[in-house]
Amino acid sequence: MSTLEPVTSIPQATVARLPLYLRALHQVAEAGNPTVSSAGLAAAAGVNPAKVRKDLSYLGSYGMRGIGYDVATLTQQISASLGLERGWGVALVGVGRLGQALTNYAGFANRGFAIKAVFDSATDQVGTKVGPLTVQHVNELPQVVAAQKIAIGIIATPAEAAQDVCDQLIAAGVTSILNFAPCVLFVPKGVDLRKVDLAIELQILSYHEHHKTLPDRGTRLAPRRRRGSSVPSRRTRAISGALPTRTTRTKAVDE
Amino acid sequence: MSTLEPVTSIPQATVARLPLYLRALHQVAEAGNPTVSSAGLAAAAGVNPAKVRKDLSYLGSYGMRGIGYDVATLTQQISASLGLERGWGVALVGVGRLGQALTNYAGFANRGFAIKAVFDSATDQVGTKVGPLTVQHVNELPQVVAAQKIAIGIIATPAEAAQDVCDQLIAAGVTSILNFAPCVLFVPKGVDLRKVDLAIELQILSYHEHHKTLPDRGTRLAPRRRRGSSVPSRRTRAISGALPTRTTRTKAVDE
DNA sequence: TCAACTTTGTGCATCCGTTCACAAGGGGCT
DNA sequence: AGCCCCTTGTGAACGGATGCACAAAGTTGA
Ligand SMILES: NC(=O)c1ccc[n+]([C@@H]2O[C@H](COP(=O)([O-])OP(=O)(O)OC[C@H]3O[C@@H](n4cnc5c(N)ncnc54)[C@H](O)[C@@H]3O)[C@@H](O)[C@H]2O)c1
Ligand SMILES: NC(=O)c1ccc[n+]([C@@H]2O[C@H](COP(=O)([O-])OP(=O)(O)OC[C@H]3O[C@@H](n4cnc5c(N)ncnc54)[C@H](O)[C@@H]3O)[C@@H](O)[C@H]2O)c1
Repeated sequence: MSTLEPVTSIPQATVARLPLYLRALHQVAEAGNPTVSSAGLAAAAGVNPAKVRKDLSYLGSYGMRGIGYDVATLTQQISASLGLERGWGVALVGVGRLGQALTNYAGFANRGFAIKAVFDSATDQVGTKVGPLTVQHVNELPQVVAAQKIAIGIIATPAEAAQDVCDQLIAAGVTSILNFAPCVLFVPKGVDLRKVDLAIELQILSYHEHHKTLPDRGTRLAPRRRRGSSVPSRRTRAISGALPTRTTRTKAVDE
Repeated sequence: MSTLEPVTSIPQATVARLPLYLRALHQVAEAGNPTVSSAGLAAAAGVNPAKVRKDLSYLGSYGMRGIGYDVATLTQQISASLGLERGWGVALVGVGRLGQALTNYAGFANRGFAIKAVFDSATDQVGTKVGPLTVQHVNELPQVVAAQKIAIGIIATPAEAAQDVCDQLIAAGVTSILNFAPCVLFVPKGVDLRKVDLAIELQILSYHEHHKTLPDRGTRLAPRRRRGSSVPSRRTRAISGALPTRTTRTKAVDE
């Protein structure tokens, strides 16, 4: 109730980790623990304990010294901060192989994202059902999206159509877009755009793979020893951040 | 001669952008331009021109002052740096909806990634065909992956199975993994791990969406003033496709 | 009540990435 | 040849993110 949280703009890197903590919290809750320490959360989320504490401090959430964080409270606070307490309607454009997989994916609804409408331009797609939804022609997009006040759009069309679809979504009132097409999109200010580009991910892996096999001439890479406080062991948890394009760490240590 | 490029460890952020430049270069080449300036590449890749130059300077690739970069040469250099000149074999585990979409995706083969084997544990999946490939039982994974010297693995199983599958892939010799399961994976040193988590992407969008509707107290969203040299910037992140040099036909939504 | 112990919250040093700004290099036109 | 103008390559300033170390705060148990 009006906890009056300090909405003082949370750092991007922190925002990208909050969903991670949320997932870790669910694991902890399922394990039956009522509270969890920053070290515990860190282990479950694969990050540094200090980072967890600093991140959580931005939320203004108070842990209990000597105890840790109350799982239920923290879950609720992070959810509130991410805006997950209300549900979000989502429109998906491009019901190809990927679009169908996404539409059927339960992991979205779990977190309050409901795909409300799916569109395609192929006439043989229009009218077919994907899960509970009927594919609508992309011409309907403006009306449907505007009428349902859908704020989030997913683009799963070929790259050539992506900018056009993007513009249409925005014109219809969408202000956040997740793009799967391998192309650069331009959006006006006020619209958030994130992209998922699998080919790029593989190419980044290729880079590291390539340089593993090389004699590594010249590369110096000091054997940076880091003391893993309470984090798992020989295994480096590599999270790839989310933001811009974070990455795993290099051979030496983890991020 | 031999180019003798300074392999002095390219920054992570740069590595993540190289595939972007590569894509931009293909667009430029298709447009028929033999050379491109950093500003031109920047526009096509949706980044800052200075960043492009600095990134490329790590490759030791030499542009021509007054002219720009030779498209063919630069393409070749970036490809070499990313290790894309040779092909990479890929093994995919979990032939569900997402796994099938990925297996059929042409965008991978385009860049030299060939899915060589796909595995599943469901007996009714095993033996079925996905594109040209026959789904094999995950029990076969160790032999097949080792025999074919597959270095890259893709995990598209449910989260519960992911760590187990991950361990098996690594035991079989895989040293780079792309994980789609929504969970944290631990890998030993020397193995690179990247993850793609769509639910997290949506939650990040949710955060921004949520805070758009808020009064935005205190939030600084600074009106970052910046003089655009010759880039069509003034758009958030963007990019896209575009033709070679400016003149994009994208509706110019300036700030 | 008090001491020992646990864990948070954060100041601080450091590192990495971004961007500006500018000197130096090079091409082409006259 | 010489001048002009374009573009690269990079030094340097800056800002954000990371992780350590430690004081403060609270718990537990006697
Ligand atoms: N399939 C994958 O695993 C995968 C992986 C990475 C990236 N991608 C990218 O995701 C996008 C979709 O991939 P896919 O494999 O599903 O392709 P697909 O060809 O199977 O599906 C694309 C769908 O978009 C529809 N479409 C085309 N133009 C449209 C328009 N203007 N408006 C509305 N719908 C339109 C088509 O009718 C088709 O149904 C592509 O950009 C692809 O590069 C796919
Ligand atoms: N479908 C999507 O759009 C989507 C989006 C984001 C994330 N994901 C994630 O990707 C993963 C796959 O999603 P999906 O929708 O394809 O699920 P799915 O249930 O359709 O497919 C999972 C497949 O993995 C197989 N499998 C299970 N255990 C296995 C094991 N131990 N070894 C080998 N194979 C095994 C199953 O038999 C099944 O075929 C999930 O972790 C999901 O959370 C999917």
